[in-house]
Amino acid sequence: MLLYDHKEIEAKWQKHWKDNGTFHAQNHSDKPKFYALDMFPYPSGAGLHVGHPLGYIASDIVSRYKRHTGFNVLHPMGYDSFGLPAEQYAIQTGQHPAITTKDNIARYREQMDRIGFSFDWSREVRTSSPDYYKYTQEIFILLFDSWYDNIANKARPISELEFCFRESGTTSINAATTEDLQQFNAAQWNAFTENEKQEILLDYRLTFLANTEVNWCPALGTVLANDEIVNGVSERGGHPVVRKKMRQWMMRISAFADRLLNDLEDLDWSESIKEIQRNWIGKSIGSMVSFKLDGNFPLWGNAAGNGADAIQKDLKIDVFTTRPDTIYGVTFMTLAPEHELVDIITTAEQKQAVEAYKKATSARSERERMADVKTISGVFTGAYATHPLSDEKIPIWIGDYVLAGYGTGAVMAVPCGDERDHAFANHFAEKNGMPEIKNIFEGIDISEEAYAAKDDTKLTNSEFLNGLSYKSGAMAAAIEKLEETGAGKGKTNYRLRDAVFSRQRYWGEPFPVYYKDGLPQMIDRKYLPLELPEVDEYLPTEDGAPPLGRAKEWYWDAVNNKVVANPSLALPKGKGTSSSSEKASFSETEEKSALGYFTAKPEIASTLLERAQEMRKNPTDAEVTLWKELKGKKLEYKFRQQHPIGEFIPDFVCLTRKLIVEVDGKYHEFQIDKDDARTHKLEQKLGYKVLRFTNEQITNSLESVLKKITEALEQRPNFFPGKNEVLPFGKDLGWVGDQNEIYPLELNTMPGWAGSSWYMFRYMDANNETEIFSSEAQEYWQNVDLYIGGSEHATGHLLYSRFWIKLLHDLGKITVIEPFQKMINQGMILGESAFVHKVTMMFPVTAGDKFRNYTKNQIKHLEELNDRFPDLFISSEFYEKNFHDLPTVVELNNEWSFENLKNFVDSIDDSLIDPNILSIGDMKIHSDVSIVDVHNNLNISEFKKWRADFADSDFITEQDRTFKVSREVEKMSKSKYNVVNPDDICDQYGADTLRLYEMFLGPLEQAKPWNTAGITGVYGFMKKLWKLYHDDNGFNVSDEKASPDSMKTLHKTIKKVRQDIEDFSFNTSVSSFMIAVNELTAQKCNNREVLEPLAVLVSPYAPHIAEELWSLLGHKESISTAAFPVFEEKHMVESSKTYPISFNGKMKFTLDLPTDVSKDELEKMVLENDKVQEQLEGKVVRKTIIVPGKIVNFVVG
RNA sequence: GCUCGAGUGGUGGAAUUGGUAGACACGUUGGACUUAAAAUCCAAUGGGUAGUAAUGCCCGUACGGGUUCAAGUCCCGUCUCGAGUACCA
Repeated sequence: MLLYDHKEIEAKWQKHWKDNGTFHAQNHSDKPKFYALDMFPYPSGAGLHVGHPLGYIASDIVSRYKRHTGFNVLHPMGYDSFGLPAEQYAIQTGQHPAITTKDNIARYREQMDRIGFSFDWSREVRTSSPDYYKYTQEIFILLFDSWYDNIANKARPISELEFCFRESGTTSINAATTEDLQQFNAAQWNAFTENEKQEILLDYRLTFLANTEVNWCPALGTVLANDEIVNGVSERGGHPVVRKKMRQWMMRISAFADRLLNDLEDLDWSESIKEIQRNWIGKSIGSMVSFKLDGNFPLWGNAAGNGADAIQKDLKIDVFTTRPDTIYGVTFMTLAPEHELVDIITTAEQKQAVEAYKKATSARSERERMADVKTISGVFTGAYATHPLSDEKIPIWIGDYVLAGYGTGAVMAVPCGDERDHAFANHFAEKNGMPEIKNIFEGIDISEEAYAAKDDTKLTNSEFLNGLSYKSGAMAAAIEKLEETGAGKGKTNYRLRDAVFSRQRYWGEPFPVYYKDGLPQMIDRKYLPLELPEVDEYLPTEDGAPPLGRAKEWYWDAVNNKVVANPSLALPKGKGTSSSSEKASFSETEEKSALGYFTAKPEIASTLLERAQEMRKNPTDAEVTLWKELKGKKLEYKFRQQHPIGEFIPDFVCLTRKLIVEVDGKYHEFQIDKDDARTHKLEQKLGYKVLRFTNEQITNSLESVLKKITEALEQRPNFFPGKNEVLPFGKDLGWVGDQNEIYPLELNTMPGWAGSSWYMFRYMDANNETEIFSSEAQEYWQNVDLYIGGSEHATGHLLYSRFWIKLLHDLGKITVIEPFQKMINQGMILGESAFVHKVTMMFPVTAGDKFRNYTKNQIKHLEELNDRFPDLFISSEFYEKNFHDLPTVVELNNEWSFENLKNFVDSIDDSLIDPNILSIGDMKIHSDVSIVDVHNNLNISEFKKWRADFADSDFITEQDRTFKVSREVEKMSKSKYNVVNPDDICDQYGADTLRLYEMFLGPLEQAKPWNTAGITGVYGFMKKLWKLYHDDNGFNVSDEKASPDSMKTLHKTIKKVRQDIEDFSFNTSVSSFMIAVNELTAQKCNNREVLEPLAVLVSPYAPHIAEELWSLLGHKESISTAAFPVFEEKHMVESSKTYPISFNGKMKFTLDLPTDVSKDELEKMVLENDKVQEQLEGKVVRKTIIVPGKIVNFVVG
């Protein structure tokens, strides 16, 4: 082969590597290990653009280099293949996400294969594969079966907690929990029922169910994590996000906050990522302080009206402060408007103002509150608290600068030491309830601003703290005193919140969870994976349940341990499970053969009946109203009042349609949790539909209530055809519950970060079918030595995976405490968008009031003209140069004869509009970069083909008939038509050139624009490299000894490239290759002594050409494990060095001077030089600086 | 606002950690080859200025100061851009 043919060479070696498994890593080896990993790609439908492989190329270079230097290298790749885009696509097209995902992965793989990565594909993983998510589910169970022991500072199995409870109750336990939980002793614990015990344990588990305020995105129909929201809208799609209370699985990451913070220290990560994580964790050290409230308060607050005789005594407000040393500076207190005590403590006089303020705050959206941090607002509640140390009366305010979600939602305001408190105090100075600011800093003027510095400033007016300062222990002294008096205690707060783990989505891991009596139960790990069921649509159900609610079979048979159909929709045939998923359609005979079915749970049936009769006697007004409309088949269906179902007594029920109607009284809001659990059970387990209405709805809009009931009745199937009457305890209505052991499965799925939080450990033993990975494999590979990826995962993936790995470590599954020892964050490759300039029409308007100067008819005509303005494009350079003073459409028409334009000008009704006021402007339109050449010339005919709507447009070109586009650097994306596909580059220039050029663009960590034009330089280098080994007759390498110059070039390059790879400075390596090849070409070097090591040197960067040259050099083995050349100093030794000779620091000329002489001799030689004498003529040498090997400098006067 | 990072030719970017600023490449200009284009090769290319020329001088690493024999590099201040964060008590 005479010429360099990248196509043939690259295809040949890619096949060779694949056929020989060249890059399969060994789990047993004497070699030292090296684990290089790229961040998990999500296989999107758009395929890879040239920006994606950047990091993969870098990690591949390091991996190949490490193999050359004797390491056993693990360099795997796989796919984070669960996720929203495939699901959104499924919703739109009905295409199953598994199919889309499979196709996308195939495309990714094809693209990656062309670039020649040394991935070990035998270890590929996909998060959406049941073989993989089986273990994600297993880890979820591990989290469920663990609690966090604050004393041992580690996660421990929940069984150990149960043991502690049995032995000594809560007395010796300090566990990470959401809030202060109920305390009990061993006897009490042992007396609890099994369900009660489980409910208690649920509060301790590392994954737990909680009713929390979540970020609900209605457009996506799901909950989002904090890091999935950017500026108040969803990261994907930019949809609005609202706060909503939902029952969700949570992950107790907060328990690990301190370790996640401390362990950052030893990680070799960029300072900026560490800083982002530190801020996100947000540790603050301080103390809790309780302020007692002055007076007694009615039980439900003044607002409730009745029940006035019930009072609460000894109320207190807890605050968190980082400056307990400023406790004597407390001037007032501020509560978040949402604080639970606000209604209770507000005095009658202030009630109106407080209500109004609360209303105003809640009306403001999160975004508004975020955007507007300058406005100070708040209201005095009229109430006072007592200072815990000085017993002074402290007025209590509410203000929205206090966040309900952080700390306790209340602050002790110290205006002299906190800027926000200071601003608040001044804003309301001299108003009712705002005392004068207390100053506790000696010698500090706080009239203008607060003094927030934590320094040696002494405290004053602070009793026992007088004379102390922040630095000299005031903080510790204050906490000690607070603890002594019981008014507070030292505490550390974190900004990091527990992570919401439930997603109301289809395309994610199913939870291995079913619900029994409303309590979550884990499926035994030996029955995993719990596979994702098929659904008819990827949307929520009509009732708003997640898509899994549509699955025909999504119940857990706890006897046979398998997924089965909804029992309430199936005909139960005696004891045991139902296999039919048909909807119920009883025949007379079948009905009779059904055994022992009840509407109420048999064991408590009689008790329930008694209670029900009792309740029927005391209905509420709303119940009476509704019953009037339901009784006696007024809606065509028989309803029963207070009829026991299962273990509950619903207000109304239609048994044949299994429809329950509940009226929510005023207590509903205090027991939402319980009511929700009850609804859940009735619907999921017993197959009823529950409708809930409030008292107000029934009294105020009975019509619509009845309409909803009627609609629901009609939608429900008839569960008992031919029967309108069902006895409470007859044998004719099915009681399917515990006897069958069939329970509803969790309908939510796991979030995207579940599978990606532990994948780096699966690669160590990816094909293990019996366990997550073998401990031998993990002990050998330890953790990731080099992790390369973008920095956008700083608060998501990179934090969550650290959390999960710490958990697995605590439970003894993993020997390391961190997943990624070193990380490099590659910068984004940006696209160079191309814009064509389109001529637009402009007319003079006054600012702000667009059409004020025109009549109605004129405006109409203008708008019409604007719509009709012909499509006319103008070359950007021409526009820049000649259109500074924007011409009018008339002038334009005079200069250019375009028919469309002429017709347009002729059509202007000059009785309405003077054509001479219409000037032109320009508008930029994205053009596809593939139809623009390197000189920014647009291919006009291609453009017309691409944009058929502009097929008849006219183009104003440059004088040389070219049409220029303008360029702008933007993010590379499909919508900006600036995507460059690596396949095209591989076709034209080859993978080796692509790899080298991506590295050559600049430092890995820096963002930089892609410019395809520049690639010719690298391609030229490849051809020159090839030529070194060839002459006109083909391959020609000589075995003769190389010249010292060539040896010097080689060793200079060896030294540089070795150092560069260690420093991840790949761009400079490529430069030094170019320099080496340029020099060797000039030296006409073709010696094996130089060219053989050179091939190995370039092999990590350009592996295909290196393999080809290596085999041409006569080697049979792949170059991939050839020893990397070693730098030898002896080739660098020189007899002379070119010294810069400078005067007063300014370099004037250079001199070649010997290197083996002393400093004094050097000075002598320099001074003897004519040029030096010339410069020194008539001047006094004040000082001579000679640094051997570096520089000579004369200080002259 | 706060925190972190960065400002070097027309462009991407080098500069051994205080020692010849602009390596390497793109682009541009001129030339060779060619009927022509492409490809390839050669030369010039920070700005200004003097000279027919060889060559020389001045200014130059965002801006203003400083330390030093010597500063893109270290220190102080200012500006601009990028990233993170958003009242965290």
